[in-house]
Amino acid sequence: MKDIGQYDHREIEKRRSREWVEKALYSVRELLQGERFSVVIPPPNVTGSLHMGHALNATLQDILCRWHRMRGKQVEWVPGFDHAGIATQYVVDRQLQQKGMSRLEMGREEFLKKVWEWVPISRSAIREQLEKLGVSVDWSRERFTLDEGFSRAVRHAFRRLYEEGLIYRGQYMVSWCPNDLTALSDLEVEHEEEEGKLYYIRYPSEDGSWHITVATTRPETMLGDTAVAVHPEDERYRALVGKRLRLPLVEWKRRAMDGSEVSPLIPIVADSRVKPEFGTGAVKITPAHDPLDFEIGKSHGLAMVQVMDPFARMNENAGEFAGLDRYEARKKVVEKLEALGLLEKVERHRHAVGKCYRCKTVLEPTVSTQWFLKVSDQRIKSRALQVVREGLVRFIPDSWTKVYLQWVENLRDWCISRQIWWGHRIPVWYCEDCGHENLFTDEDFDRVYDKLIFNLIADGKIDQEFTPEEVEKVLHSNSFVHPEMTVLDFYKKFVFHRYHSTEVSAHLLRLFFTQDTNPTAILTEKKDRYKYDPKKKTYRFVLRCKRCGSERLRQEQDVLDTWFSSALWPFGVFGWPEETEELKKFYPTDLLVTGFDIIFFWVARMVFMGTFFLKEVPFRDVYIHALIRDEKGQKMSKTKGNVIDPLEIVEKYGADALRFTLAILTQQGRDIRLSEKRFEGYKHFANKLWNAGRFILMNLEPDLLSRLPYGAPPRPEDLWILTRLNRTAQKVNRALESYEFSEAAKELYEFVWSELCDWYIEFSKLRLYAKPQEGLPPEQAKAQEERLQAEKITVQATLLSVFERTLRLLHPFMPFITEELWQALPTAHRESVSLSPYPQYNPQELYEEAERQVERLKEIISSIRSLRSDLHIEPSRKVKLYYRAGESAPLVELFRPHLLSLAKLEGLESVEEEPPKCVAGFSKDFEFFLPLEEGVKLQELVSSYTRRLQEVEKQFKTFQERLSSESFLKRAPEEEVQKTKQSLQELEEEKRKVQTLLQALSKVRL
RNA sequence: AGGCGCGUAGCUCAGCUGGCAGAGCGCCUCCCUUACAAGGAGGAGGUCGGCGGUUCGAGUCCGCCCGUGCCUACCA
Repeated sequence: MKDIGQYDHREIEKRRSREWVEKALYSVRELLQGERFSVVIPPPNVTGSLHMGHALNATLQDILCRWHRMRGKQVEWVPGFDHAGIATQYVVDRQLQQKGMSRLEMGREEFLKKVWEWVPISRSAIREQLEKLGVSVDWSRERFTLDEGFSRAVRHAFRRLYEEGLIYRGQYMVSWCPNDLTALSDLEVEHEEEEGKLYYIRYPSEDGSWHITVATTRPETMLGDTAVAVHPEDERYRALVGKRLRLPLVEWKRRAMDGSEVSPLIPIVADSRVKPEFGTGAVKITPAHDPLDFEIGKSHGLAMVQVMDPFARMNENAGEFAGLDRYEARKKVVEKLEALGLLEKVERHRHAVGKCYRCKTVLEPTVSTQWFLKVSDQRIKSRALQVVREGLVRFIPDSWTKVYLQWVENLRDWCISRQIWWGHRIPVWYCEDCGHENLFTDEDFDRVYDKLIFNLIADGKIDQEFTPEEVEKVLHSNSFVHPEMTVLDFYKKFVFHRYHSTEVSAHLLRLFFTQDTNPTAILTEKKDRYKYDPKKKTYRFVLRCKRCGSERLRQEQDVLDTWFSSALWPFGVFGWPEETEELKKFYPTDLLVTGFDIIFFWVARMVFMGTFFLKEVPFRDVYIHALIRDEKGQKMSKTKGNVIDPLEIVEKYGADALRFTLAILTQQGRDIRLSEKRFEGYKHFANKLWNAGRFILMNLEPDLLSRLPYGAPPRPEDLWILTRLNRTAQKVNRALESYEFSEAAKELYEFVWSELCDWYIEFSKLRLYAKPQEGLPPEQAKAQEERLQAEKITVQATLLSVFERTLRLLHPFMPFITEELWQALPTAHRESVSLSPYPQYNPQELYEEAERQVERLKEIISSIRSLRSDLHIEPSRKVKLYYRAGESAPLVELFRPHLLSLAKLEGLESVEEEPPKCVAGFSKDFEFFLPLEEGVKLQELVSSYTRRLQEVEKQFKTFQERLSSESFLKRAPEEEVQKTKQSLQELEEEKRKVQTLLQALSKVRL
């Protein structure tokens, strides 16, 4: 007898999550032979905290990881975080602004220090949240996209791609954010339909005798026009091609990007990309501020005149408009044109405007020098298409396959450089003397100390000029990602696997540097690597231009797009580019769970990088989960204020309820509409489970396990519940195999509540609470006592066994409560339920006869209850029941105690004829009669039966019609015809009975 | 402009290969029966968005339309 009291999710979850982390239950310590299941978490951004989407993502992965683990696989689930370049910089920048500081005044180095101060705060908040959700990740392998190992992997990747000719640098059109002051990739541009205006402007000919009218949505860009283009076959303009126009307003010198002066006399060019049907068919060309104009400008060798600065203010090329914001400039330009009579008309015009995904600022298309990854190259693209077409990478639901393929087919090169400070700095050093682009990675150096120091410099951890003490300090300080180890330990574990014996101290370093200048260091590459400055007592790590040998190198200022590093995540976390054991064991990963919004940003790019670098797909299955919306179907966002904070839900309803809710709402291919009520509902489920456990524990004898051999044979209801459990296990496993989370959760809910609790536990009370008959002779009393004891053992054992397996089945969904209950059971023999096997379908444990019997019993009980309710007999009042049964007679006898108890009967008596003054009811062949009491109202019963009769008649009619149709009899399969005939018979029988009942009732009323 | 998805009970959604329309929540009635009122028992509620087609038979397959959501796009 043990009472676990009331369900308190807070206490349980707090205690258990701490325990799991402390015991490092889910850390893979040694790599085992045999099946493995490996997953990398989509690293959350270190910008804030987790939202419901993260909670869903983590829940689904955890369900699968726990499930696979319990199915005997070695599960490696790697957690980690993303440095999120622009987003993080934006967040920290805003914080500084609130304190009245400015990033630009502060400078790069100081600003980065601030970011490094802030990031761990956000990161530990996120980690804490993940722990609260109960995720079974391997914290010992936690990674960060900007940790020492990752940064090195990024440089390595950059180098390989660069050397393969897949990365190039050049002046191209990019989308520029005037607020974040950086270029963005095409994907980071959000298109939004807006109401705009189309301005028709007259451009006079060189001699002023005629003009061409062009249409534009952005009149201010005319200041940067260097041509007007028309379609070559456009009859209206054909004769004018080659002639020149005088660009209005521009009465000042304009300079192209190469410094040359550009005339305000601009040519009319012919280009088939112009759409004659749009506007006037003549389009002004601003090669420096429009993507299509840029293309056209390139084909026609037109000059590029930039008229705006990085803040999107007009620059000196805009003459009198210089200094104005682009929108003010637009107003002024239009005013002036109008005054000059050059504005023909203005029309309303809807068009799509590109905005920054982060700050929603309208982007400015600008030409600038950027780095690109040639993803359109066949070496990347064709393989990325192939692996998905061949099913090596599988999308679930499948509909995303097409989305992916379509996008990859239309790929354009990826702008990977960002003009921000937070991120992986591009490992390129320009020679100030010969202009050579030098790429350095630690592979340029073959000694460990050189590699280490190079990486520290490249990561910005130390300056290029440093003291050995600084190096020592950095390497011996706590690692950012794993504070339990030093940076040096981190290097040994995650970066330089081969050099695990390396020791570093200022003293050893000094020795090493001195040795370096020693004449015995014969190789020139090694010689003079460190230059000592006796004044400052610093060493300088010398990089030399690979072409001219100059030491005057300047590192590239730009950093890489965050997604460049995220794309390396599935192998970077396992130590790549080192060939580690982990990499061999866990790559390719088995599964990626993510939202559809980053299929292009991330999923596709991981496929690019994985297939390029490792010649293997990064993951086999990609499960694309739903987007979480609010109850009105709106996207959740902080600005709308409709977010539901997962932490609040965990606090109020528990992580188990949160997880179960998200799982049961996860239907493939459908977004989730969430309201707080949902969580409440499934907290009730947790409570129900808890109380079932409480009941079972309270009714287990302390020495049950040792008395198991003395149990009585099982009763049909025992076999029934075992069968139902078995079928549930089968369905849940099947559902999880096909990623049907909702289906699996529903099966479990249904089993626990509607079968175990509603029926089996009720049945079990008959034996648990059985009392011996009084007044028996001593021997008989003893024999009865023994029999009842044996029955008790059996029912307790069944309760225990069924409940124990139920907990295991439910564990992946509700890890905390199942762990807590499971540990309380006398059968708990492992560290955690999560390390016990997952119940599987067992064909031996299928008792179909018992299953049929109990299902029939339930029908009978329900029909009696229904009649009672119609007659308004209070649930607690016991009544006497007469019955007449055909085939069901033996069943009724077999389950007499069950009927008495669950239908609240004080007597159950078989009769031949309907007793007088009774109301009748039936369930198939089982007819029963309840004695009429004074004051019973029959009205509801009559209407209930009438409704039933109508239904039956309707159904009867359709079946009758179907069977009288010759074509049905001829064409429908024989089986179907038989089924219909049988149903018709049953309906006829039911109809007759209901009619009789109604007749009887009408007499009663008389 | 193209592409994808969704319209089933008051709400949120199941309904796989066509064969008697389901669940949860909400609602109504009765009950604090010793696991659980975070509960129990019973019940009401549906022209499956519309039209047409295929079929013996359509919520399910096909076409068109209406409504709605999203993604992609270099329409100045």
